[in-house]
Amino acid sequence: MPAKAQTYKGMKDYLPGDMRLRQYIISTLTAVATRYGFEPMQTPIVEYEDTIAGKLGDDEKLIYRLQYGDDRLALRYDQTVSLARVIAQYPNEITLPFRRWAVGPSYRGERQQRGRFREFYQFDLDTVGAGGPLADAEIIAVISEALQALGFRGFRVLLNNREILSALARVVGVDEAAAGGVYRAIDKFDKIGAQGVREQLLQGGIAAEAAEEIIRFTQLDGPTAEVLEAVAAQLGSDARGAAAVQELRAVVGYLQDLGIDPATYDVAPRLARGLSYYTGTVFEAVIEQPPIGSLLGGGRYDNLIGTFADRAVPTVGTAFGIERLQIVMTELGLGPQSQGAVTAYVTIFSAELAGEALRLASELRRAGIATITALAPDKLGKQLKEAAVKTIPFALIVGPDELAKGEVVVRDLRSGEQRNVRREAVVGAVGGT
RNA sequence: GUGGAUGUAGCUCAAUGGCAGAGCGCCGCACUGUGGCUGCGGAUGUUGCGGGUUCGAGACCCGUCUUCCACCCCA
Repeated sequence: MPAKAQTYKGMKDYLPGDMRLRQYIISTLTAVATRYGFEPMQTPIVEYEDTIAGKLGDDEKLIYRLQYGDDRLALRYDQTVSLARVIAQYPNEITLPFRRWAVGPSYRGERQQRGRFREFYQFDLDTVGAGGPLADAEIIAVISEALQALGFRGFRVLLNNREILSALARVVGVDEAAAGGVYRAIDKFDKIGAQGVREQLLQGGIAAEAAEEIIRFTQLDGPTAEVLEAVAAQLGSDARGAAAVQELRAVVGYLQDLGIDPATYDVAPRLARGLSYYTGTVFEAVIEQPPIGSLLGGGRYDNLIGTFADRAVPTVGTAFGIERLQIVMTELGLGPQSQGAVTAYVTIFSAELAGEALRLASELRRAGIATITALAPDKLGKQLKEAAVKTIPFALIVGPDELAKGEVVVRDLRSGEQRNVRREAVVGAVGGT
């Protein structure tokens, strides 16, 4: 008995039909990142268990562990830890600030949901060793441009700063131990609404008055300048909060200087982000339709990259979810045209004229035009249908009349228009040189 | 990982425990030199998979996988 043909739970095969879009996504992201001077990098999927474990708290159980002989290993949970290792391991090869991109799979043992798999690809983009708001703005600029390059129109990159939320907690009198619960509740605002957040806050032991203030704060929305103003007013008494607002203001200012379309980002005090290691600016790209959660997330994490080197290495970065982009782009009809790689379809009018068809196809191929022919002298209708189904732009017909006149019928299957073309001009008529 | 849904034709979905169906798509013909429009005709199938209950299971029970939702987390 052969083994059962089945992929492991939460993991997917990507057949040629899927790969066209995946490769398009990756090459588009790569092109934008490269234009901003980010350099490629790749690290192993397998790391020593000690490299990955001990940093995730409750999520330790999501790590895939494996053993080979006496070696205790793990599949990477994300690419950030690997980046931290590389920074510590090659101090002489890498000059800071270091802009790098990396694409590849990571592994988490979660139950599968839409856009959430046990093996998932991320396109990571990080700037290591730069602490200021310009590095933040640059990453956000790449995000905005990359999503536009992929064809997205209705997306928003939500911007916030971790310290703004910390300051909010202090200002409304929530003690530090409860602050984590507040962030988690706030983060769900878009999903469960004000009433849902209120319930969750009260359930978490937050005073009713404080809860109302938190909700009012997280509902702030509107023009960037106004939102920043309102946030500043609310946190005025908190020095660190005020500094964070200034930082966010600076990020937005740089985005303007970088020429990023203001319609693609929003200051959003409700954005919390789950990962506990963020220290400053945080962001997340969302899209109204179709529902998918977030397309990417990221932020500044100044304390994580230095853990291997035992020093602070300020870093800001993001991770695009390839599968999520793939799902959403498929549903929105974005991406490369479904048109196949073949340009011309040469019909075979009759068995006697097959030679003419093959000679014509041969000429086209020599001219660099991807060409297929019918494989039998079927009815013309059937042949044209095959070409149409394969979304081939041009169908060529050489019948007795054309042969006698030294012409070829060139039919544009997209428009339905056709014309007779001199045999020697056919290559030009189908777009060749 | 916890709780809950889900799976029937290529697709979207029907079918009191009693002959597996519809629409769309697909194929053929009308159309012997032209795909899309129209008409007529045709085939859709291991009802996710494996067990069990029953005279009889697409339906009920158990297991498993898939997809999805909530929790958790996040790409």
